[in-house]
Amino acid sequence: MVSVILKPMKRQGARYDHTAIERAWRAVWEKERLDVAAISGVKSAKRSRRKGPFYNLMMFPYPSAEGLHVGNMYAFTGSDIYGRFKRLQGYEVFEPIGLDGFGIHSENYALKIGRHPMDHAEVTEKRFYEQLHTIGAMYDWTRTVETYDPGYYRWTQWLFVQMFKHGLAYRGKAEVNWCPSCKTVLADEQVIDGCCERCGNIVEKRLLDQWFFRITAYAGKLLDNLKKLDWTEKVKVAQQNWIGQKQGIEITYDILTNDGSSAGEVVCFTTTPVNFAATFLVLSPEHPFVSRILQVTDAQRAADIRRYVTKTQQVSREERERQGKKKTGVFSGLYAVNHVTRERLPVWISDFVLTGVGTGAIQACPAHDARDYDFARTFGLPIRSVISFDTEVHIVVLKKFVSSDFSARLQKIAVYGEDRGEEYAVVAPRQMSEKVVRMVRNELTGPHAFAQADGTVAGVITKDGVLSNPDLCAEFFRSHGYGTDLWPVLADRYPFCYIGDGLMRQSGFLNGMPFARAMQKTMDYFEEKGWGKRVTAYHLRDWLISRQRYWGPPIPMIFCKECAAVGRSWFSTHEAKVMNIVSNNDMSGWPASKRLSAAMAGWYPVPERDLPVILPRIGDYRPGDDGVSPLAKHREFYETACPACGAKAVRETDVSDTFLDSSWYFLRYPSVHSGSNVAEVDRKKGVSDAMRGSLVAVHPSNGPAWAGDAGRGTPKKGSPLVGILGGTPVAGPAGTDRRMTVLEQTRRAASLELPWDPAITKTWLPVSLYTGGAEHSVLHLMYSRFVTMALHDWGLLPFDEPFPVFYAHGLIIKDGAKMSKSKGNVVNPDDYIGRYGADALRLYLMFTGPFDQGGDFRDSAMEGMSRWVGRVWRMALSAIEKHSKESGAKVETALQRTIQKVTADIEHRRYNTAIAALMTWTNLVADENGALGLADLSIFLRLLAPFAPFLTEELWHRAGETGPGIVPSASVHRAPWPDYDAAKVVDTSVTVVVQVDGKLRETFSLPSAGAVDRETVLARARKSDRIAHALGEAKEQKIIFIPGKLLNFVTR
RNA sequence: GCCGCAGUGGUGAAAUUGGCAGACACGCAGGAUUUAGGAUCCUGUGCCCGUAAGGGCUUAGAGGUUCAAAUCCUCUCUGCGGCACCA
Repeated sequence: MVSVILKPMKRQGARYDHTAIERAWRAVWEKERLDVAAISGVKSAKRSRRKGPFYNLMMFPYPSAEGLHVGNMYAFTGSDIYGRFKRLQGYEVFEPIGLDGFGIHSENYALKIGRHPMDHAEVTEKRFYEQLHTIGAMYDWTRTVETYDPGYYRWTQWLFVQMFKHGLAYRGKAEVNWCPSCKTVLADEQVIDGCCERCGNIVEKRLLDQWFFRITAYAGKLLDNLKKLDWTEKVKVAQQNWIGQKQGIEITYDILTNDGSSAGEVVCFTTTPVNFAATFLVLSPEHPFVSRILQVTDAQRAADIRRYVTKTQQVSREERERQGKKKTGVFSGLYAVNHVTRERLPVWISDFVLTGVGTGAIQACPAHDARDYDFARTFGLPIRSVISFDTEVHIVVLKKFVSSDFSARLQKIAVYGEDRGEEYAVVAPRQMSEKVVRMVRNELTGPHAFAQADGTVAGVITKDGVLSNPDLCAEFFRSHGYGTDLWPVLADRYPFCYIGDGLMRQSGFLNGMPFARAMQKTMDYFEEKGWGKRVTAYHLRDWLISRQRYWGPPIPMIFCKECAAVGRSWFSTHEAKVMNIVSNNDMSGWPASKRLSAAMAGWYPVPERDLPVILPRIGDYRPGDDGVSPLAKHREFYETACPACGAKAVRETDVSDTFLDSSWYFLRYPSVHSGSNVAEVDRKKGVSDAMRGSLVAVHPSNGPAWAGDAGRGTPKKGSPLVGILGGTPVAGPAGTDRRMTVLEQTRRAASLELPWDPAITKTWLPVSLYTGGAEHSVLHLMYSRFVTMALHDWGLLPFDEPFPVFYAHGLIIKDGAKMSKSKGNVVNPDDYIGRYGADALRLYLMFTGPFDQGGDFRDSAMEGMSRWVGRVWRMALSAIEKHSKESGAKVETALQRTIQKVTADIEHRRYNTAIAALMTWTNLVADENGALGLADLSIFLRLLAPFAPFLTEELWHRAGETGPGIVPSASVHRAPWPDYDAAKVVDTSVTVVVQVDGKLRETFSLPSAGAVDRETVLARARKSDRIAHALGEAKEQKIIFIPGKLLNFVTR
């Protein structure tokens, strides 16, 4: 790769001048294109010594306020070390970097400091890239990706269009936080205690039309595929929980008015159809059927319902939880009929039933569900138990003896009731584990009894333990005014109990059947009768894509009123094809073909050849006080022509979610130079800048919003529009011709099919190793997987998982807390790189602990690492000076072992112990008075190179200068990774441990051959005074011998 | 509440098919060297008893399995992360 002999630094004397050395090598590496991956040439390289492509990807950063902090550097360095290691092993490694600079995070900061997001992006890009150049990572700087670059987000928009065309993007209602005073939508984090953070008014929930991606269509595959992924386990578990698969049944109920006439149907979802115990139905306040109820119920009740629904809307979900989950609700006046008992079930409305969960409607079985039980108790609804226990013993807890807090904890596992003025709880036998007994005992303020199913007392729990003496127990009951026939009374009169391994009763054909089997049987029965249908439900919700914000890719959709009026949409002409795709991919829960078309009436994607829809530079980019997207105030942006009928139409003015930008970026990196992207190829000539210029020169808004905008290149009021808006370029002022050319180029490129080169993608993807923070366990990693699966199903990608191997790194904290500006504990790596050098900082960060664990940043330890770097420097210089070929035997053998350990440790990202091994070896060299030959120095430098790229490169060249053949390559970073000699790492002598009764009494060193021989070791041990002393008079009963390791005299 | 992960010296940590607990560092103490140093080098450093030799104790706590447990099992406590009125 590096064809010329690199020029080494001038002699510096003994001190390691990290600043000068780092600067010099950065320049040389860039000139020699050391870190530029052979993206296209890798196939031919494959046949030579290189082992093939390795795509080493680190989650790209979103540029924040402070620039890179040391936590970022920790993560990037850990990833880079592995990349460098793989390259030394002979892989062609591609390690790209970019910026996730679009989105709310960057926008908020820009807003805070009063800078236009476009200008802010420019500032942070410069700052981040400067910093990222200094940390010693092997980034391929010829292939960066910035999500706010039109050359990139054109393809983000393209992706949206494909989603739409494949029926995976749709418009639907979503609940958002709405401040009626500010008339704006608020993000969740802008809602403080249910009130608007700006004006203090109570925030309402509103249903607004939003764009969604139908990620739920992939819920099953997202779950199933987890099995085949090599990911940090806890991230997999997090995804599993988030997807939340559960098997259940949807049961359809006929709803009747009081006089028995039909009012419609409601579908309830349940995983546990205890239908003989169902005594009422509950709908969420947002359930569509509520509006039907309002029509058929009497005026007074309708008013009550309206009031209740309005009230629940004013309370945020967080607020609701804070109110202690007290049950509220309102009766609808309507009834359903229980299929199996034929009883009337009153239909209630309550906010404890959530809209997004199941079908937003439940059949309540208060005897067997704590929430239903609460609700039934609150409103005096009937409770019927249909489960009895198949074992004997129960605990009876008199509530007057426990705290109310504890009583609440018991709720899930106990039967509650009231008898003769005493409240009590009965714990089901299944639940009466040791844990419960201990729990009860700890909380106890008085004695508690066991009862048996036949009513006899089994035992009493007291503070001191469990009394099982029946007489004492009977006495306990008598003293509290109860007979010994307590339990059967309780079971019938207060039947709430936990669902365990009970047997069914009062359940017709299910009687006597174990609970779990009864549920399956019920589902069979309901399906047979046509009352219900088994379904697999998921916790996962569809991905809300739209944002009423400015700093993101405009959603590339056009709405035509004329077409909407006649029910025409893009699907009118493409429906058959779409539905074909849908059915081929077995996406359940799809709207019927007619409905898809109707739901999207009037909607058209922007034609691909017209992408990108440029985000115009506007002055009034702040999120509106009037509740609409900033772009919605720009007629010149949204006015366009309908792609189908040519009538006047409007663009979507929402932008897409940041997570869409980052959901596909890994596909772009290897292909940024591919022929499908003119803009990127010309980037170095400044074309990309010109493109950004085109962002600037867009028609100004009317009015004074522009006056205060200090942004670069803000056009004067009234200047003509430049950009591709409405698909028609508009002439710009003088000097904009060139920009037009670029945009034309971009547009032509956009007519190409894909954002990536298929051949390159086939070679380089999926990503070989993805490294990133566990905080992205769910969102980013889930979205990327979804997008990849969709692209795969459309036949555009040959794989369906983007990151077969994902490694979650730990976090660097400072003084025990996460770094954040508000805490004032952000550590800037620049200061430390300036003072100690990038290598010392890299080493320190990696030495602080295991890479998946993170660590606490401490200055003093940093000093220590700096000292070791100095020792290595002097050790190497001294070896180069002496110029001996061979090391001492001890040093050489130890180095062989070090190769073995460092190789294994890096492979498992145990960087801390790899560094410790290198230190141990340098300590040995020092102990041996620097008996280090150049051949071994060359090996050592290669082992250290992934961690300390600058130091090792400098020493590599100084060693190379001393004579031909000293170092095997021009750059240490293109040298072959050293192999160890298996014969040399075998121990010639081992330490054998001698124990007496498992206690260490003596150790001695023996030749390996002797140490594995029982008699030899035993003979040696017999000679030991210490062993004799330890054994004393005792006679050994047994001798344990582990060859090569241990001898244990057992005297017991 | 549910799920997951963790708990080892003054500090970061090492040691996991069960086999010398504390590697490697930081810090601290003492010493050497240097005009000086944010320099370098040497020695010591888990706790307790002891001048020492030596002995005892020790991996959050309790119990268990084993010749042998930081490691395996049971329970408890503490901390961190995710989910949470999920039907």
